[in-house]
Amino acid sequence: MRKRILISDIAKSLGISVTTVSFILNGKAKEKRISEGLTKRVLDYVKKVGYKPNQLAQSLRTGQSKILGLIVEDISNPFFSNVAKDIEKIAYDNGYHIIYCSMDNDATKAKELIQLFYDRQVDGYIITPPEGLEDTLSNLNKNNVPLVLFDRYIPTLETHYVVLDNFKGAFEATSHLLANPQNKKVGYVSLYSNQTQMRDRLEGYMKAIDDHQQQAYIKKIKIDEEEGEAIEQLHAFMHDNRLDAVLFATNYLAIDGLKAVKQYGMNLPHMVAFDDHTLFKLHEPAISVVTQDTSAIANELIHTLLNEIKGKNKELQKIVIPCELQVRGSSVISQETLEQTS
Amino acid sequence: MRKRILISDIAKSLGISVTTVSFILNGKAKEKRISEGLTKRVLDYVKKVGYKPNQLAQSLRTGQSKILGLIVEDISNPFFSNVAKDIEKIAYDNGYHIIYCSMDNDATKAKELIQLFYDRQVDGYIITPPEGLEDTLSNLNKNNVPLVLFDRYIPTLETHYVVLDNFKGAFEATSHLLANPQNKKVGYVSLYSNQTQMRDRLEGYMKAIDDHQQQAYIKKIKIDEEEGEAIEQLHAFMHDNRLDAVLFATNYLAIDGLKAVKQYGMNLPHMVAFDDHTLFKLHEPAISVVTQDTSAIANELIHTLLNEIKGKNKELQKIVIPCELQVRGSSVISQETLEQTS
DNA sequence: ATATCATGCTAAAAGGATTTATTACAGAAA
DNA sequence: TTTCTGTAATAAATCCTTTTAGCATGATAT
Repeated sequence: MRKRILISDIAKSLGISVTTVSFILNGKAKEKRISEGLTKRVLDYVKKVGYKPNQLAQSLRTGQSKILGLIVEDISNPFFSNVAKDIEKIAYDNGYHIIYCSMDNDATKAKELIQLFYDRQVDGYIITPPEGLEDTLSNLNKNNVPLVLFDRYIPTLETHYVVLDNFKGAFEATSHLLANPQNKKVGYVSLYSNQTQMRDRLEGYMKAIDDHQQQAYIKKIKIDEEEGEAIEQLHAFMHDNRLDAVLFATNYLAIDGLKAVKQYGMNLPHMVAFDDHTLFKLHEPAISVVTQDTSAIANELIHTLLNEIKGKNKELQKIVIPCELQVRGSSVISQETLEQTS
Repeated sequence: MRKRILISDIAKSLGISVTTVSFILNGKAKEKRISEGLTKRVLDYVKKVGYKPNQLAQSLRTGQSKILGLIVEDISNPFFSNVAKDIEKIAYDNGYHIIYCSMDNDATKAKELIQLFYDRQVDGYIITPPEGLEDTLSNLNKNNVPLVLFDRYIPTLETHYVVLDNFKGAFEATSHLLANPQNKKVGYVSLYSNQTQMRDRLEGYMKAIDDHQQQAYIKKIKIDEEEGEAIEQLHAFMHDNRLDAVLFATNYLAIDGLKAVKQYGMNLPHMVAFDDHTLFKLHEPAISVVTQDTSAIANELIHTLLNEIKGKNKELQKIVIPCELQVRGSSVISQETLEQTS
């Protein structure tokens, strides 16, 4: 790590002014009528000595930190960490860095983080909003802070967002389960949450149930429920209702469901889960899932945000990513087979 | 988000100088002999209006960005993302932020990231070094850039590091497998890598094998091997050698191993993996693991780094975290039982 | 001969904090 | 009265860029 070299060092070495160097480095040579010869001389020299501007000084002067704040529900959930990984990549390619945080669906924590990032002068936010964040986000919005929501949105708020086609995903998954004549009782496991993604998934489930004129069985778990308690409740729900099949609203709920099945030695009902997980492919039987194209989501998110920062978004971006139902063993193997092996 | 308020606004409102306010805010009131009355007045006012210094200006002036760079092998691996989560938390509590990146064990990418972070003026690094980074790290070291390695270290480099007791972990896991008289042929799956953690795990395995006067069966996989190819190789390794048991050097190698078993319909050998994974607990049978206390690792890492930044490390910190062997079904269920159910 | 214009470059301000060097003053000592 | 000391506060420099406003110069138009 050679000693940091300054723009003034360059100016001095070349016997010209700092202003000129700065103009050239910022691509304003033509606009500012700097001669081509000098421009080349400067660029060559800069390259030779490997000068990199001091980001902090640059940020202070321009008011752009070139840092984006990413606040997700839980970075250790593979769905979010995969999105984060892609976002990170694209951001870097555009000269931005990411600072991230998990807010564990806790509104207070989310507010703190938003404030923290604001104090750090992030240039924009990507957020999976928990409930109770309307006011804070509305505030950001009013102040024209670049903001894109994802996974869920706030209906009363006119913000950009990128979400999955949750209704369709849940509808198709439920229809798929109901298409098997074995499956009369198809339950749905979700969270006590009015977040849009949960609302839409529930509606998709209900629509499919109604279309088949079947009875709905719905179980909601508290968002911050302890694992043991959740497992017990899931067992009771599946067992007491003698469910044939279950749709799980998130991957971790499905994992809790699997734990319940294992712990209580139950027969595994037919099942589908939202959002894939390494576990699901290897589970015996493999678990069917409604998957989101994380890389498409990341792409839309970061590009919408960068466009907003550059003032290039003509209109509000309400982006809905299609989902895909991946059928695996858990929703097709016959109950009899399952009962034999378990 | 109220309009940002400056230190000069405060000075003006209170009819005093910016200098005085700054001294007070930086806890130098006594040292600079600012009267207690004024100090209190300023602090109260600052609190009332909710002033927060502009980080960028502060950083530019002090040369401290209050940002730490975290470069790990793969942030989507739960082992690393859990460590990251804890590090993040402690860093925040100490007024630091983290920017992170995955380097996928690619030395070139790692070098770029280190340079990128350097240009961003991070105050320190936490790195899981890939091979081929000696020179770059040595350079950081020479320039007194605060640096802590983890998961593995560079033997020729006098840096702080935090690693697992890999030798002991592998030794105990292998001994555990060999303790079962059924298990004659115990293999070891690792990576083509001379990183210290891999070297030490191999030595631990060898020691246990030698102690039991057994034959060693070692399979190394290319670091960037495609999944399909790795699975095929693992199948061949386990099948051709008719192994009774296998120790896997990482969680993702073990997952590839499980995929091989599933894909080729093999009998599951007894097995133990390094580093836990959600999958392992739910797998049937559950997979035994050598676990690392991620929170202890995170603690040691961040505190060593912060101490280094503050110049409080009297001596080189070479921290070895004890490991724990968690025995689950995969290494105790009898082969016969396994053969029946699979 | 003077005003106008385009060209090519630069001095200095600005961004918002920290820190060094200095001032102003009251009271004690000479 | 003058000098010194200690206290309480501040002016100005500094960190490193970007950006505004402006200065020379020579050519063209009037």
